Amino acid sequence: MSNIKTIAADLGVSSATVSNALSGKGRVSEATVERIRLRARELGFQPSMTARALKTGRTGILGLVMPDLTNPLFPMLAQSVETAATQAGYGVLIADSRGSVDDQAAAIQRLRQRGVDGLVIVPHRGTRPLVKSLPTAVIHTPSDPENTVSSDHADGGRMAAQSMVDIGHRQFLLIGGDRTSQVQNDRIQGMISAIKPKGTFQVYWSTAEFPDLAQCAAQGVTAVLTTSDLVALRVLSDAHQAGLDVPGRLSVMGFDDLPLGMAVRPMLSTVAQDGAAIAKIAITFLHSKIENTAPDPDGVAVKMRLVLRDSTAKPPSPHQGDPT
Amino acid sequence: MSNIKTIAADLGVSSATVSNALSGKGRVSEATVERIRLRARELGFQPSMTARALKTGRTGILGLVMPDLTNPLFPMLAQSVETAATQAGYGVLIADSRGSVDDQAAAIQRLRQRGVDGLVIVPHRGTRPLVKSLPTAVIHTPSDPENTVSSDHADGGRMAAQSMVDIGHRQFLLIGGDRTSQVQNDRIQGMISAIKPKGTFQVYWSTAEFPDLAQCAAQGVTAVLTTSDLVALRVLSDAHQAGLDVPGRLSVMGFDDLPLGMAVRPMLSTVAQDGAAIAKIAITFLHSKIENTAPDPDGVAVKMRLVLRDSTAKPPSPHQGDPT
DNA sequence: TCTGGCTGCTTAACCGTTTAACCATGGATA
DNA sequence: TATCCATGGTTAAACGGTTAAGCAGCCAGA
Repeated sequence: MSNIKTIAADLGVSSATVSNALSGKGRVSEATVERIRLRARELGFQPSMTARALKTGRTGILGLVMPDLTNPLFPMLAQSVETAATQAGYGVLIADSRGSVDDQAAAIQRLRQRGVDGLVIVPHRGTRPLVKSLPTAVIHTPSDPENTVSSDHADGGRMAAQSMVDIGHRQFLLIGGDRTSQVQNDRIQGMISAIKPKGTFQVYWSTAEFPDLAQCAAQGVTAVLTTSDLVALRVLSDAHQAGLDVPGRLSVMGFDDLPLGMAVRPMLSTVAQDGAAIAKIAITFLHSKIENTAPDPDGVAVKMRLVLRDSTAKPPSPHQGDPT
Repeated sequence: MSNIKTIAADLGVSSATVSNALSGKGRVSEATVERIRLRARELGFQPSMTARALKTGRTGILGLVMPDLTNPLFPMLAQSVETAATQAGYGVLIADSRGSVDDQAAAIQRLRQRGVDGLVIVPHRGTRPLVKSLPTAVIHTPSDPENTVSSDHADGGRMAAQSMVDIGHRQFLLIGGDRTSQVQNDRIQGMISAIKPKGTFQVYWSTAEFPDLAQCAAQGVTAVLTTSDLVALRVLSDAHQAGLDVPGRLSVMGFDDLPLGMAVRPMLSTVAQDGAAIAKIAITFLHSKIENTAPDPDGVAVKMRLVLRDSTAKPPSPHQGDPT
C-alpha cells in the first residue's frame, strides 16, 4: 500500500507537502499540487482513515441506533441515513438495541468505544437516550422534547383523517398498534383532531383487543384508520372475512407506506414518511454539531405525504346504508 | 479522556506494561496487572480503537453490502449479522449499493477506504462482487460458486412443495417474483423437484405476467407456491376477489417469513430463513480468514424451516371438485 | 564462582496522517 | 540599501496505542 511518504519520496518533497497538497490546506504551488495529485492517482493512493482519525480525533463515522432492526421502518430509515451520511462523507455503523433499554445503552457504549463522531438514535419506546458529550440526533416525534427531527406524525394522522372527512366519512374506527408508542399516539391524536369537528370515532389498540369489524360496520362505521400498514392489512383481511367490501363498504387507511401496501388488493392508501428529508436534516444537524458551526435550526417536523390508492373511497351513500 | 500513559504515570510504570497488562500479552506480574486493571476501571479508561487500528492494521469493523436496503430481507439479515459481529467483537458498517452494479463497486470501495477488515456481501442480481485482497463472505445461494453461506433455497422450495404433495395436492401454480433472481430460480427448481414425481405445475413470473387465479383453479390447480411472501399476499388478495376460499379451495405458500405473514388472514404458511445461523457462519468464516486461522468449512447451505400456518391445507376432496 | 535462563519490567520504534512552527528565497516597498 | 512580506516549502512533534528488543535482578545448576 502506498502512503503519503511513498509519494513524498517519489517526488522529492516532504510528506507535509503531500498532505497539504491533497487536502488543499497549506501553501503549495499549483504545479506541485498537480504533480502530487497525478502521482497519487497513479499509485492508487488511499489515505489511511485510521491514521487521520488518530490525529484529528474524528473517525468520520456515525452510529445508527435502532430499537429493533426488524422494525419495518428500519430499511427505509437505514437507507436514507446511509445515503445522506455518505453524501456528507460519513460512514454508518449500525447497532441494534434489541428492544431492551439496557441493550440500547450497551449499543451506544459500543459505538462510542469505536469512536463514532455522532449518533442517530431512534429511541426505544419511552426512553431518553441520555448521551452526553457526543453529538446526537434523535428521530422520534415532534411531541418528544428530545426530538431532533422526525415526521410530523400528528399532522400525518390529521391529513389521513381529513381526507376521509372531506369525502364524506363521519364514523371512524381508529386502530393503533401499540398504545405505549408515542409515535402512534401522536398519529391517533392527529386523526382525532380532524374527525372531531364533524364526526365520531372509537379507538382500539390491536395489541390489546382487535375490534369486531362487522359489528362496527353495523353501527355505521365507514372508515378505518390505522397507525400502521401491518394493522391495515389485518383490517383488510378481517373485512374480507366479514364480507365487507373495501373500499365500497369500508375505507381502510394504512400508515408508513410499507412495500406490502402495493402487493395487497385493494392497494393500500397510506401515509408515507419522507425518509430522505428526515435523514438529510438529521445528518446536517450532526455535521454542524461535529464541526461546531452554526446549526441549521429548521425542519424539526417533516411533512408526511398522503398516498391515496384503492383501499379508500367515498362512504356508501346513505340510501344504500345497512338496514340493520 | 484518560489514556494508557495517564495510567502508566499514575502507577509509576511504563505504558508498555499497561498495554501488556490490559491485553494479557507480555510478562507482567499478577499484582501489577491487578493494580493496572483497578486504576483503568477507576478512570473509566477506554482504549482508543483508532490508535490500535493504526498500529495493528485492523479496525475491527466489517462492511455489510446489500443491493437494496429496502429489500424486505435486509432487516433480518442486518440484525443477525450485527448480532453475530458484535459477539465476535466486530462493528458493522452498512453500505447500500442502491440497485446498480456500479454503486455496488463504489460502496465496496468506500468501505475499503474506511479500512474494514472484511466484507459480508449480499450480491446484486447476477453480479460477481470481485473483491480482491479483502476477506469476503458472500451470502447468496448454494448454486452460486462464489457463495460462502446461505439458506438452502432449493431445499426450502422442495420442502414447501413436498409438504403440499404429501397432503394430496397434485396441480401446482408456481409464482416467482423476478425471473433474473438466482435465489428465486433455485426455489422454483426445488419446488419442481418435489412436484414432478407425482404432479403437474405451471410457472409464472409476477413481474412479467400475473396469472388468472380463477382460470387456474378451474383447470384444477389447488396449490399456489410463491417465492416471496409479498407475492403470496398478492395471491391471497386475488383469490379473495375471485371468490376462491383460502385454504379451502386454494392453498397458498409464501417464502421468507416476513412480518406481514402474521398480519394477514389467513396467516401465511411460509418458509423461513435461519438468519442467525447464516450470519454466525459468515462471521466465523470472516473471522478465521482475518486471523488466518484454519477456516470452519461446514455449513455452506443452511437448512430452511417450513412454517405451516393457515393459508395451506388439504386440497378440496374430489367429489366437491369444481363441476366445470 | 560463573553461566544461563527466567521474571518483570523499560525503551523506543512504529503505524500514517496532520499541523504548528520555522526557514530560505525573491520581489516590492520605503 | 535595508526592511518587509508573501511564497513555497521543510521539520518535527504529536495522536494513542502495540510490540520487538533490551536489561537488571535473581535463582538454580554445574
